[in-house]
Order: sequence, then structure tokens, then C-alpha cells
Amino acid sequence: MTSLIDEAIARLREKGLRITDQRKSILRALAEAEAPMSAEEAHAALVNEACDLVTAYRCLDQFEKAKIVELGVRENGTKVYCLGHGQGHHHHLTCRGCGKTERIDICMGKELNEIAAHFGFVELSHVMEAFGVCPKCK
Amino acid sequence: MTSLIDEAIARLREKGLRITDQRKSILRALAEAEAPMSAEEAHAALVNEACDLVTAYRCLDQFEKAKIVELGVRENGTKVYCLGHGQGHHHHLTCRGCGKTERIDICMGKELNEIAAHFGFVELSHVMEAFGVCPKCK
DNA sequence: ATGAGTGCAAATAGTTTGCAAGCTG
DNA sequence: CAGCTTGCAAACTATTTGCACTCAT
Repeated sequence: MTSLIDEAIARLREKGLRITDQRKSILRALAEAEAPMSAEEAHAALVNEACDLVTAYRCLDQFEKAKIVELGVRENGTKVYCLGHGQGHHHHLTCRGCGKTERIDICMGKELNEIAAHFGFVELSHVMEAFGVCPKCK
Repeated sequence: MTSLIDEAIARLREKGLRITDQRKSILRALAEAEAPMSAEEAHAALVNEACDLVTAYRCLDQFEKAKIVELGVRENGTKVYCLGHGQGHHHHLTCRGCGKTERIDICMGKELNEIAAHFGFVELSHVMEAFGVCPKCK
């Protein structure tokens, strides 16, 4: 349980990235939410305005390049980041009304890789987000 | 072959939307590309600046609401629209280098619906885009 | 000490909105 | 001819960049 953040910090270290208070704060926010959040949301969730919004963008970008978080995209195009994919890659189902997020454990990554291989594509990645209206909001 | 556009026009009519030259041009552009394209790309593809960029945005938005096109999102957050999903829902694999797009016919829509039903979500939709580097670009 | 990281201001990209004028049904 | 559509200008949102300063290593 404690490990999500520590794991992330360890990975930062591995990649030669520096451990700053701002980065720790952002990681904490992501860990507490355990749902994908945008840079703005992550920034808003920080206690005491722990860092500038721009820094949130930059850190999340770094995190993604270091494979510490995974990138997703909302229906409206905003980018969202999610911590905790270390072992279990998964996706999300988000309510258009209240934003509530459920984790869904299906992924067509394997099939995708086969097809991509067939076309000769490499460095595969995919984005997949599901949206709907939750029981409370309908 | 001829039908993609005609079909779309028919559906416009059904929905009580008007058939204008601008809309026809945009549909033509989408049909010729048969790959997802952004509003800006669709606009750029129009011969003779057939309509304003804003109109392209508005039309595509209408088309999507009328279920004439499907909405997707790129890795960077730009929205893309794709014609021709009338019967065969599918997804795409896009090259990060040259933008080349391959159609992929897998979709976890069914599994998704089951899970969503389990959570009580309705009005499901999903976005899924795959990215990689094609043989030519690597 | 040295270069990665940060904050602030300003620039961009993509998309949306307000309003008067134009065209479709 | 009524109202959906369009064009143009301007507003907006999400994100990126330039630059001087600061702090982790």
C-alpha cells in the first residue's frame, strides 16, 4: 500500500530524475486519487498550492516518459495520467455526469500487438477510455 | 462505393438537418480519406476553401451527434472524426511518424458493455486509438 | 558547482461562442 | 419566410515555451 509512491520515486531515481518536493506532492495526489486525473486536477488537489500548474504539466510529462504513469485521453481531449499501472495495466470507465471512475480490467493489448506486428508497426501504445452515465447520475 | 456520402446525407435528412454545400464538401473529404481526421485536417482537405474552419468544427460536431461519424481522440488530445462506421465499428492504428493509418477490426465493445452493465452505467461510448511507428518510418 | 527543475509571464494549438447575414426546406 | 447555417471576430481551455533563478545531487 505504501509502495505506490515509493516505487515511483525509486523509478525516478533509476532514470536519473531528481526527487523534489513538488514531484512528491504530485505523486501523492495521484496515488490518493487512484483514478486518472488531468494536470489541472492534480494541481488543484495539491495542498497548499504545493507547486505551479506549469510544473504539474512538466512533471506529469516526465513521469510519463519515465513510464511512471500512464497517459489517457478524455472524450473532450484532455490528457489524464494514472499511477499504479506498474503491474496491472487496465482501463477506466468514467461517468460523464459526476466524473466517478471505475476500473475495468479488460484490454485488447495482446490482439493489438498481433495486428500491429502484421502491419510491421513497432513502439506500440494505445489509449482507451470508456464513458457513460453512472446509476446515480441517470 | 458511392454510398458512403449518400448514406450520410440521407441520415442528415432523417435527423432534420439541412444539406448544404459545406456539409457535402466535408463529407466528401471524410469519405476520400476513409481515415479519421481532425476538423483542421478536414478543413484543409477541402478544395477551394469550401468553408470556414469554424463551420468544419460545427458540422463535424453535428455529424457526431447525428451518429454520422464517430469520434476518436489522438494521443495529443486532438479530436478526430471518421466516416463509414455505419455497419462496421472499428478502430485505427496510426503511425506517429507519417500519420499513416491502418484499420484494425478488433473491439472490446461487447466485454465493455457487460462490465458497464455490472456497474450500472448507461449511454456507453468508448474511445480507443493505437499508435506506433510504421515500417517505413522506423 | 552545475545542470535539472521551478515559477512567472507570455505564446500556442485546438476548439467554442456571439452575432449579423445568408440560404434551405 | 422561419429558422437552421454560415462567416468573421473574439473568447476560451488545455498545454507549451522562454528565461532567469533555485535547489538536488
